Amino acid sequence: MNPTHEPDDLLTIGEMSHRTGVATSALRYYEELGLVGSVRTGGNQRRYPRHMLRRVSLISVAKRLGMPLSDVKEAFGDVPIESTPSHSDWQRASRRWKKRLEERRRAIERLEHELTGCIGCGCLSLKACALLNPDDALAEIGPGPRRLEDVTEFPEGDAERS
Amino acid sequence: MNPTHEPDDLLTIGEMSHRTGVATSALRYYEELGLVGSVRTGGNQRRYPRHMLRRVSLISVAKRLGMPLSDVKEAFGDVPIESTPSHSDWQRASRRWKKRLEERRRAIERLEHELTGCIGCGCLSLKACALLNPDDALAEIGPGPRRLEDVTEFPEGDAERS
DNA sequence: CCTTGACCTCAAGTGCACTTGAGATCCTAC
DNA sequence: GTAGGATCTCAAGTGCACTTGAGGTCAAGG
Repeated sequence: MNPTHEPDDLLTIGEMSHRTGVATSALRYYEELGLVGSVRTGGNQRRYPRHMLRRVSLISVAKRLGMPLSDVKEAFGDVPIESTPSHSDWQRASRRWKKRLEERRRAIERLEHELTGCIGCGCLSLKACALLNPDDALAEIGPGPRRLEDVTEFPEGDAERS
Repeated sequence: MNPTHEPDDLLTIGEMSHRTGVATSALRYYEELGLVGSVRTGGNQRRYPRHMLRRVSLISVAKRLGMPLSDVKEAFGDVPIESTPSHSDWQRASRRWKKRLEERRRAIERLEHELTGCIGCGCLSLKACALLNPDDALAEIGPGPRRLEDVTEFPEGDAERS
């Protein structure tokens, strides 16, 4: 639509860094881990295909949300790193990502709810509040507490019907 | 209501560890950072007041959500570490926590939405998709990209009306 | 051609969040 | 009163996710 700048489809590492806000050293590190890919010029410099921008953006968001890079890599799954991903490549990956995001969102919502509940009911100064003293409430169920945790984990059993 | 076990109100570090799922070494580390507090027995062993359970649980959830411990500490703000927090202590802290959680949740929702959009519109194989190639869409606005990021940050200006 | 800034590799260093180990003390139960 | 497990301190080590530095190459402008 606006072919004023024709950036011949490949980005230098510096351009990638500017556009994604990720340092060049980090981009090289991601490549070492197999999280992103690049082609090389005759003089051995990296050139990134345009679709890597999305990949890098996803990586940096995921990181901020607390996902370790190993999980990020796994979440990309079979999205190819060199060739431009196909529709179904992205579709599969998106499902995986959304699953992870949803889990995380629900963990947050749960915590938000618990905090609200405690404010709302005015019970905060009382010893009896189950939210303040989760162990008391859970003690009756048995010696397996963990209340606010357990819920934020990424389940390993992905069970993505292949 | 059920005074069968009367655990005289103070927990050992081992009990804390079991109930929260946080290792004893981590609990000592948190104490060193000033994130949790304890009293000592005559023999110099830690004893935790009951309300520390909540604090530790919050810490471990926050960590899983990607909050650095420095932010966690700041989020507790003026909730006292030694005395049992008052209603208004918790109320202030809860507001701060909820603010942070909400920001994070919105970042996730945004990302979820973008992923859905891309699946939904079937544009994934097209070069023109603004979500796939955010820089293209943003190029017209000026050279200040960053699209998916920028949104997950905890803003420093807390502006909690004291 | 030459300069200059972007880029390269590789090794080492950094900061966070812990864990591990050594050597000693505590405390509960027999 | 003593054995054994839980706890203590302090120092050093670990893993992740990078960053920094040294020493050198590449590529676009003058």
